[in-house]
Amino acid sequence: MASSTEENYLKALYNLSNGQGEVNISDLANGLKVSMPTANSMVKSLQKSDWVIYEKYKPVILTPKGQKEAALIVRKHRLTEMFLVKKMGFGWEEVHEVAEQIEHIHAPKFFERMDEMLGHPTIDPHGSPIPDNQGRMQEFSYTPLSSCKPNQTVQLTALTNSSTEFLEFLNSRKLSLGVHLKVISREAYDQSIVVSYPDHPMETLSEKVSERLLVRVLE
Amino acid sequence: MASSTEENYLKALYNLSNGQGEVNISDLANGLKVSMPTANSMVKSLQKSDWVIYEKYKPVILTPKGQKEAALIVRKHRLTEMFLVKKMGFGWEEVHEVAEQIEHIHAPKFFERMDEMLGHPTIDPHGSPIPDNQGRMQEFSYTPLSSCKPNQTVQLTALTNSSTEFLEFLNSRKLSLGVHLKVISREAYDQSIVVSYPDHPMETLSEKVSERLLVRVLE
DNA sequence: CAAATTTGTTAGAATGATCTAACTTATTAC
DNA sequence: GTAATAAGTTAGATCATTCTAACAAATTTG
Ligand SMILES: [Mn+2]
Ligand SMILES: [Mn+2]
Ligand SMILES: [Mn+2]
Ligand SMILES: [Mn+2]
Repeated sequence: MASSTEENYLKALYNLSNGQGEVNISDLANGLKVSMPTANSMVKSLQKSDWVIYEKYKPVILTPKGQKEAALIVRKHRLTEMFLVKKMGFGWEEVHEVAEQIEHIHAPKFFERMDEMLGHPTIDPHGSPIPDNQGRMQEFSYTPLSSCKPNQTVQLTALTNSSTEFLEFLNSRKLSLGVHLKVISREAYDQSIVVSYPDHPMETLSEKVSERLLVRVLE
Repeated sequence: MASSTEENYLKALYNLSNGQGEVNISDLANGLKVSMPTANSMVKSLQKSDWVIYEKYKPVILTPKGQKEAALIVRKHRLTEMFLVKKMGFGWEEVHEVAEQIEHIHAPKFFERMDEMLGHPTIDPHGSPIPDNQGRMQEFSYTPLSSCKPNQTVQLTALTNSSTEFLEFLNSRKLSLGVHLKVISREAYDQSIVVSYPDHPMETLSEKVSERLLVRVLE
């Protein structure tokens, strides 16, 4: 069984795996805020349990076994976040740190009950998909608000960044998932975008913000 | 801040501290299922953080600081057990192992919300008192059923043992906290006791069982 | 009380997770 | 296509937690 530390490495590898499914040691070290030798030695030990494929000087690749293990931890993380928001009155900006700990609890029934009480949710409070209990995660293809055009109406559906600071910024503008936004205009100079939504007839969002907002185009 | 391992030692010391508040190394080692040298070396390191007072060949004593730290972990453990039973549909025999893990989560709001949602409970699902958020625990003085006399009517209020096996035994006899029991008779030979309660007009309980059942005498 | 038993300690080792310093391989820039 | 830079590895150390083997102190027993 994976230790909490190993679980955090598997999750980081899972989240950092892009199209190729490959992760550089330096990205892994960076993501987990450990030194490269630490990441290097842990990768070697993950290989002994067949969670990754690894050759000197090559990027790390999760095996199917490693992917499933990681997806099930992500599942526990996201179910926990949803539970904290929907059942325990947490704000979406308060849940990540707690979920980072609770994801390591070994108690299948605990997470099964969360799942049932939540009605088998498919997304977490930040719009990220929740893998199913077999570790399969559906991929959504949302559009960043930054690439939307004036006059489009869109619905805010997910975020590419869920840092506390960003979530608190969104709170301050009353932006939450599900909100319908109308794109009013874009400023060519700095790529800022002006949107309108209930109670906010004219809100200017910087490119930094709008590229982190994922939307579904309604019309 | 105490590691999970240190927290488990503090909790064990707290639970093993009897009237004198002293704990032998061998009892500690036994309780935690570690070797005596392991317990010995951990006690030395707990001393460095002022959680215990310790001198060679003397029993260990928790300092007030150590007592408070331990009581707050016990609080998290028992609040968790209550939450699992009252809010998540767990049986009282299923909660201890999960609580043993969740008690180490560092997230004050998580436990504050449990406490609020439960209406600030004072006992856990097994009748043990929940320390308050300052680490103060009230002592109840209940009577073991084994020392009750025929014709007494009592209410089952707590247990001195909460092992899964014992709890499953109680489930099989439909014995739960709050049940009113009438003592019918006692067998002098083996100290077994016959009680009657709703739907169970005649139930014989061994001494081993009756000394683990704590009751409040009603009349 | 002396012997036997129980309890507690020390020494030495192992494992997991981490670091810094020094070195090597791979990639990028001119 | 070298030279400079970035990325990756090795070596060696530390800290936490645990163990077994060997020894020492305290307690119990005849
Ligand atoms: Mn999260
Ligand atoms: Mn984590
Ligand atoms: Mn318990
Ligand atoms: Mn525990």
